[in-house]
Amino acid sequence: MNEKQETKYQLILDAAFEQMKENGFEKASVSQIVKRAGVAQGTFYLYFDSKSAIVPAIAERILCEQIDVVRNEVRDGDDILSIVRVLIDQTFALTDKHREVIKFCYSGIAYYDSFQRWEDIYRPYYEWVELKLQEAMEKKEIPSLSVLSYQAKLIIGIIEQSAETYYLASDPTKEENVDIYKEELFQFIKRALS
Amino acid sequence: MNEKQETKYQLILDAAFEQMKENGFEKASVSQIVKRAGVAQGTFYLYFDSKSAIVPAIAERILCEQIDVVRNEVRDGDDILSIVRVLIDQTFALTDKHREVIKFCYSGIAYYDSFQRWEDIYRPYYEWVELKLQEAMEKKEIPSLSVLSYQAKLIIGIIEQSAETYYLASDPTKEENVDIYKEELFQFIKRALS
Amino acid sequence: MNEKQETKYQLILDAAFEQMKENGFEKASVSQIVKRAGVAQGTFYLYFDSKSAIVPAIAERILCEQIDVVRNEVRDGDDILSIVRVLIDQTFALTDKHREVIKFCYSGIAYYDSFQRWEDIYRPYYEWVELKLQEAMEKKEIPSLSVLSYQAKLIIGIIEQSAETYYLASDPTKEENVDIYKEELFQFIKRALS
Amino acid sequence: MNEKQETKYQLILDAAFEQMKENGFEKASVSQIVKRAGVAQGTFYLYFDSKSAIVPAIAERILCEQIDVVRNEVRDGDDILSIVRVLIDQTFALTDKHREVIKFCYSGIAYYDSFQRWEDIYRPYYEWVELKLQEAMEKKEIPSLSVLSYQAKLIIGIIEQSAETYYLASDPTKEENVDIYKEELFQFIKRALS
DNA sequence: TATGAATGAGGGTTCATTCAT
DNA sequence: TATGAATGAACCCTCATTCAT
Repeated sequence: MNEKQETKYQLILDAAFEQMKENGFEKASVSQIVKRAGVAQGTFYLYFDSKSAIVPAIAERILCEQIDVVRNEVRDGDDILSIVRVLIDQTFALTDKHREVIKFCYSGIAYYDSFQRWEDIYRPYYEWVELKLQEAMEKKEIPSLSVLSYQAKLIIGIIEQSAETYYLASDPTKEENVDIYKEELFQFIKRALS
Repeated sequence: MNEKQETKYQLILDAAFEQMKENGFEKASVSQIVKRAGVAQGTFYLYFDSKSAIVPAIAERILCEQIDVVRNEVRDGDDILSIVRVLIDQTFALTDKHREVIKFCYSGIAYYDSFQRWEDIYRPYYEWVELKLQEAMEKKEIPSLSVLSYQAKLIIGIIEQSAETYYLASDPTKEENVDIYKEELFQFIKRALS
Repeated sequence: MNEKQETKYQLILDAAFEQMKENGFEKASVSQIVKRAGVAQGTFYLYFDSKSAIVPAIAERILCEQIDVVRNEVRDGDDILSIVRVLIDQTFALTDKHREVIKFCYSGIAYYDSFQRWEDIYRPYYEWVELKLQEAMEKKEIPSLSVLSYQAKLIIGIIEQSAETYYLASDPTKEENVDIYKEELFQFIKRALS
Repeated sequence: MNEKQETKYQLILDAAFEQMKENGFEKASVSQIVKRAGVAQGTFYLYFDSKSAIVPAIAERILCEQIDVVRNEVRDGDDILSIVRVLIDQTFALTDKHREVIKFCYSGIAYYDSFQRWEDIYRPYYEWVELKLQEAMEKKEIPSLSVLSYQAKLIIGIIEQSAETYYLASDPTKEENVDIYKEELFQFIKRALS
């Protein structure tokens, strides 16, 4: 039962994701989405209150992929700076991959009444990074920091911001610089953690 | 008669420009545009084949403003590096000013089947820069370069690209760096012209 | 089992009744009704063939309330004219109380193909009044009447009709006249029973 | 040009009027209305802001019919009491004729934000009655009344209210009483004008 | 019996585009 | 050239009804 629910929700979300990736938010019609998903028009509204309600769901989907991918790259016992490198690499990679969708996700934030939804989406990510900071502190890799939850948010924030700044402009010819850019970012965070 | 044409065309273009600046491309309706322009619905289609045909016209309009402004800042006899500085400053200023519109102009390129239209729009700009390079060469400010038209395109290209990379990301907190960024760009071009 | 059926049926009917009282027939959606009733969407269709099938059920419900209330007010041995007074008072009271619902119940008659359903609903009411007439005849309160069942229908009919005429017009300012109106009605029936 | 506009507006209004007369407001769909009117879906919205915007238009239409019919029945030089008789007769006749539509017109008043629209619709009617009162006063048929515009509104108001009270209940069997009812109403106004 | 996810026709409305004037 | 009424497809969304469980 639960699995079938998952399936329909995922079908719609996947279809919406692809459709919006190709045509942007405005031009991706609900009827195209449901046709692509192979479900009825009304089914869409069983899972989403409105067309725009899909925006945070897509954001969540991207972030989940991000968390999965990061977790897969990190081994138990990795030092915090290696983890930061992974965070940077994967955030840049996913921002690059999902460029088009991220663009309207972020402008979509404005539409959304409450920060709460976004907080909910990010919470597991924040908590995982916070945990890693905690472990690093216990292993004396980094000094004792006052409020770890804030530190986690700051690190995630600066990495995402940098990736978006880099990729959301449409020109991909300067990608030679991305390594330098990422190195600068890494050094910044490294210093911030000393 | 010609003047009246100019007038109607300009009225519509101005209205479209403002409307799209405020609401984006999709949400700016033709009926809003014509109302703002003070012309009839059908008149729109005397000057534009379709709603999306306005996109290159807006690009042209911005570029014309760019050319005008650059020409006003440049005096006869200015050396080529001063001119490059003007190009950089004005390109950055206009990209900043027209951020919103430029965003969909560039995504609009994709819609358009042929590069030809964009080539046409840019041609006078390219030619003017090419002329300046020519003069600089004759005045021995720069060495003898093989294909001047390519050099002009490269210079314009790299400046626009940089400005867009800088401004089209939404975060305005890093604006302190713009001068450094521009200086790097200038040095790059300067070396390229030695 | 029977009791549980009763319960679900009543839950749905009550919910429908309230919902339609508040929003009218068209705007009361089945999904709102089942939510209010605390049952599943499909359960509705176990008890009602369609949304409009609820209309005669509501009529029945009102009429049942009517019969109950009348029976409670009437004592064994009451003379027929006292009973007529009770009928008038209670019919007017219930028509007043359920104004909104009665309005679309009566326009709903049009939807319904057969009078049969309405006949079925009214039968117990008719029979009870007929019984009372029978008793009155035996006690010589009224003369010997030919077809008692018709007399019963006529009496119930004229009372309901009068109450609806009085209340279904929205203007409540003339309510001072209700007693005169009811008295006229009573006299009419009284004469008809002599 | 003006005539064609009249035509389309009238076509839609007529179709809406008939459709709503037959099915009520909710069940009369815009698509049915435009089909009946023989115009395109979008054309509806050239003349009405929304489906509910048709409600005051229908009210206006009925009132216009009312004014026309009254003017045709009244001769120059008729005394004011004859005119009042005509007003009563015609108001009752039209309320009877348009029962169904009037029902939701009046509940539709609630939906409408401003009294202004209704004031505008009624103004010509008010003014015509006021004029007749003015003439009656000059001919000494009635005593000198203070604010004629108020008197006009009161007379129109009481007649409409009475007609609606009488007809909006669905039962037509008591129409024998209508003449008495109207006579009472006439006497009331007659006394009010002495 | 009871569920509730799924359906899809139909709702009101918008809007790019056309065409007779 | 200029108009703007007219078009109708497509938009997002609702809801009575069905059906596999």
